[in-house]
Amino acid sequence: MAEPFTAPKGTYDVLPDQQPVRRWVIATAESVFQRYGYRRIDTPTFEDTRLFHRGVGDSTDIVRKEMYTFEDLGGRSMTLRPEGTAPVCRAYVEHGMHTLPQPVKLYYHAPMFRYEQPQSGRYRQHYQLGVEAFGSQSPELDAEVVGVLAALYKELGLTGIVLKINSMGCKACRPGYSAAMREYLTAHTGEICGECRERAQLNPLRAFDCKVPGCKVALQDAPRLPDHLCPECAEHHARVKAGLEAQGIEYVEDHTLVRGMDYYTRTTFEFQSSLLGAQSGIGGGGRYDDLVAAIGGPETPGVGFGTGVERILLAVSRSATEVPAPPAPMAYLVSFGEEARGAVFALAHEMRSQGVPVELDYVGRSPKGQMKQAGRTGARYAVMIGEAEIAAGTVALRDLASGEEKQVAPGEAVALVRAAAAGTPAAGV
RNA sequence: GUGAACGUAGCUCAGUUGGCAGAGCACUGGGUUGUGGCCCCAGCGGUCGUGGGUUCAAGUCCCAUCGUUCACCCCA
Repeated sequence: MAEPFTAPKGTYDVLPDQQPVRRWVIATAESVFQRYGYRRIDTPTFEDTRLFHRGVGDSTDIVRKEMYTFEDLGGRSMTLRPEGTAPVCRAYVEHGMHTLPQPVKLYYHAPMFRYEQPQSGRYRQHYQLGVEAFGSQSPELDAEVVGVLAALYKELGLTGIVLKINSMGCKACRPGYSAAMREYLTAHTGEICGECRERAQLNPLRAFDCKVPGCKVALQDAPRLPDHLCPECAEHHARVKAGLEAQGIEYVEDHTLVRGMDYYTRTTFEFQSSLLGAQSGIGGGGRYDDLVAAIGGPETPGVGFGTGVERILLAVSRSATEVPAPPAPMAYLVSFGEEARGAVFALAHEMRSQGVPVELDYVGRSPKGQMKQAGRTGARYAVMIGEAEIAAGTVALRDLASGEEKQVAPGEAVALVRAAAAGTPAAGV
């Protein structure tokens, strides 16, 4: 028994009815990004696997157990992009963008792939909108990047959003902190879970992510990152906060905010929404001053964020946001009787050639059925042709809202419908 | 990878202590030989996720499996 095919686990189809909201979210994002001076970049859906090992980091969950990795027919190991930053960095280096005036500000909208167990707001193929700004260490740029994302959420009408920020330090001060954490975790090894014992060796900062109650208690007196920042990082962090305040952006400092990628330095941040359920993170990012060099490029600082389209959509659907209506044809062309079908088909071609969206019947519906379909499509007019119209050389033009109907010459009907179409703001975001 | 709940028509769901598979919506036609929305009538549509088992008899009970959902891990 052949079972019907279904979309692969953790993936989904975006059906026509779902397109308008989605298009609206993406269009809004692009408009905001461009207003802040970011320009779009598209990178391949898959990359050399080594890019992610080096860029994202071997100790991350993403690299250790979530990548869609395959060997191509040439024996190369390729990986479906699990995140957006490393590929954009690769493109920055590959195309010599360090020779351009800095900073170079880029944005993207692309699918990401992670082999995870799906749940609310989490998919194996999900879409992210993101920005990356290269070539400046200025804390104002950190503040701007956060500001871009805040502006996007605001423009989408999202409510119940909180911003958390932290500083991860830099290669001067973080190693000292990591060592202190490792020492602390080792000293408390009896109180923490097995996974945290493993983290103590691999990436001690991640212990802060642990949800086990015992670990939370054990970590209460753990060394705090903010106390270990070098003077430069502390100064940077203070200026980032000042930059947020200058934009009127509220935030809470969270010294336990450790994000999943190894590349972060100094600023990290995450927006969380109360509308989302367990996966409350809606977008986040931070600074990555060592990443470009780590993948073989020139020493280049960077800062950026990624935000999940599905999670935005979920939040939008649960908030009171007004979403634009889907497009409707201007006119539905109805044929009464077989001999009128040819005339209707020709008229449809004529109207479409003139830029007017029209629809007609293709399945031999009854006159009543065609009218019913006309109403269903949301068309403004029905243009009807039958024996009488063919004989008189006219068409019947019916306003479907008012029910008003008149006989006019075909050319006049085209002109009237066309004028109505021109008067309507371009439907279909 | 782990845990729990749930899989019946395109969609949302009902289906009693095991006893002939149902409703609403949607779709098509008719009521109006050429006129939509409301109404009425009819029709179309399901090997009950899949595979085993128990039973005279399984949508219903048992086992397995796949899928979905939610949660853990982690992330967007």
